[in-house]
Amino acid sequence: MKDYFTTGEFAKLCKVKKQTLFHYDDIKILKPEFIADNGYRYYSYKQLEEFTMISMLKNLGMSLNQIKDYVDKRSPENLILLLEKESVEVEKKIEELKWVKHYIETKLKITKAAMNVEYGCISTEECKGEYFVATEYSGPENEKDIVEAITKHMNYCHDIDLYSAYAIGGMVPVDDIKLKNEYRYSHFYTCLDEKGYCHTHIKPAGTYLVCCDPEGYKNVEKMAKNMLAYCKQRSWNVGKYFYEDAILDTLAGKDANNYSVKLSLLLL
Amino acid sequence: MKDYFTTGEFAKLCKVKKQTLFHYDDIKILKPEFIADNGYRYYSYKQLEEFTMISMLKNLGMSLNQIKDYVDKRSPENLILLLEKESVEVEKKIEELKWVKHYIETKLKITKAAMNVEYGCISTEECKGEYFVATEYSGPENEKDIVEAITKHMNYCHDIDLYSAYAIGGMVPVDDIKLKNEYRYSHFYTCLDEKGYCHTHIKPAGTYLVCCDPEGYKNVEKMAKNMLAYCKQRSWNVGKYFYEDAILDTLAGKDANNYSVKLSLLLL
DNA sequence: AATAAACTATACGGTAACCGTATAGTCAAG
DNA sequence: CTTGACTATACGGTTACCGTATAGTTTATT
Repeated sequence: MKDYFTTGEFAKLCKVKKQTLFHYDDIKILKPEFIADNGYRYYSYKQLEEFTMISMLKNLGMSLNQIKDYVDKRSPENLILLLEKESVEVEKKIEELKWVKHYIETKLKITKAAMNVEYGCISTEECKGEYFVATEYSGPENEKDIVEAITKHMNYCHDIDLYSAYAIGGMVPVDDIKLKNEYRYSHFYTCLDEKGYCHTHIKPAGTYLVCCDPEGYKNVEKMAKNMLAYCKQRSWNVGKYFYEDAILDTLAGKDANNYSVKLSLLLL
Repeated sequence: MKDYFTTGEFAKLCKVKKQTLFHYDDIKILKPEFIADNGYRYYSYKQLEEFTMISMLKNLGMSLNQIKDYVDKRSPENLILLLEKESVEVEKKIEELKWVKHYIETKLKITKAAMNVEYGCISTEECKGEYFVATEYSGPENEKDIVEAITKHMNYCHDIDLYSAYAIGGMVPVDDIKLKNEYRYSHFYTCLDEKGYCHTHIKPAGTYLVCCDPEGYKNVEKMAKNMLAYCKQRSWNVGKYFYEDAILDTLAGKDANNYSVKLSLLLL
């Protein structure tokens, strides 16, 4: 008996609760070497190695069912097959997490920047060029259709494996405001971090007239008109589009109406 | 009503099952904008943004409870705190997965090598030096004490954040076999992949006499004696220790007695 | 207008991998 | 021979849903 461990001892060796061992016994994935007449379980060092194995496979993300399948027919050949499969999985997960990390960093940068803006104040800003994946939009200006268009844009981005920490932005043609007094979206876009093979639009580098508002989309139209008036006063020529970006989204604020929006307009 | 989505429509937009939305409604993490008299739920585009947020936080590994906590008191300041915390978590996970990847690769290498060995045949091998974290052992030779010593060694390795794909090996002093006819372990060790600050023993580079056996630890003692006889015949001088390694462990074979063991002995 | 197809709702049971607790029996020490 | 520390089983709970059953509602077709 001295060579054996009781459930409690064995659990300590394995650094798990007794419950876990009961469970593994139940599902027949790891049975004690023998059970005494009083019902006490006794484990040997061999069980420790087996437990370690199960634990490792679990860490690789396998379910106990999958592990049981493997355990029941393990062999050097099957181990190699298993490891080669898991290797691919792990690589995928690493790539995914790298993206998540990038996402967090970008989001942090954007949010920190947003906390320092002065709202309602028109100013100029030097901007680097940016690469967009843009989807054209020509439908009506009601919310449901716009949401569906944005969703289509998101799905497209998803399909080409593009994930961005930037909220989806909208391009609004200056001429539509000037000539038809219409604030309408001609494109929805996702900002790339670097030039990518998939970009379909370039936001040119240059000096931009910018203005931010903390009250969501309620004021954008007025804001755009103010900005155009501001340029007219000074006889400044401007680019073709307003670029409308959410700088604080639902991640940062309770009320969707409290989106902070930034309009940018290229000065020529 | 045209601006709203039913549960089914909304679920499609979100790419989840309706159940998920029911569930989120139940736990009050995402409620539809309004519920009609017939009990039908209606969601707006704002809910889509909220869903996206929840989905992202979930991807970052947060539980719905934690998400609810954050959602209920989100603000730009809290977002920054949250992201900074999550950033650390993600970094940890990436490091962990990198280790898993390394583990898999090493294990694959070892297993593939083990499949090509000729068992029972004494041969020589050129070996590079290896760095070991070794724990001394001087206790009795019964299984339970040895397992406890190995466990102690494993825990030590765990404490210094050392994980190795190599199974734990044992060092067996040659003199104990020669003089006292005792096959006993003086150290248990874990092989490092490269020189590490934590190594406590160096397995020297050089020519090794090696022999493998597919029947676990039953034959090691006889094997060691054979190897010593082999050297005596040829008047070869040998190092201080046998190095005993498992080259196929429970991961590869059903029966713990089917461990493949390799003994290595430095030739001077 | 009646019927069928396609949707909606609630409710209840199940999943994985355990954890916690209750209750009852067992064992080793003082 | 009792006390405290252990063992066992059993049952309920957890998380984030999924599946299915049943019943009611809406939309489309006949």
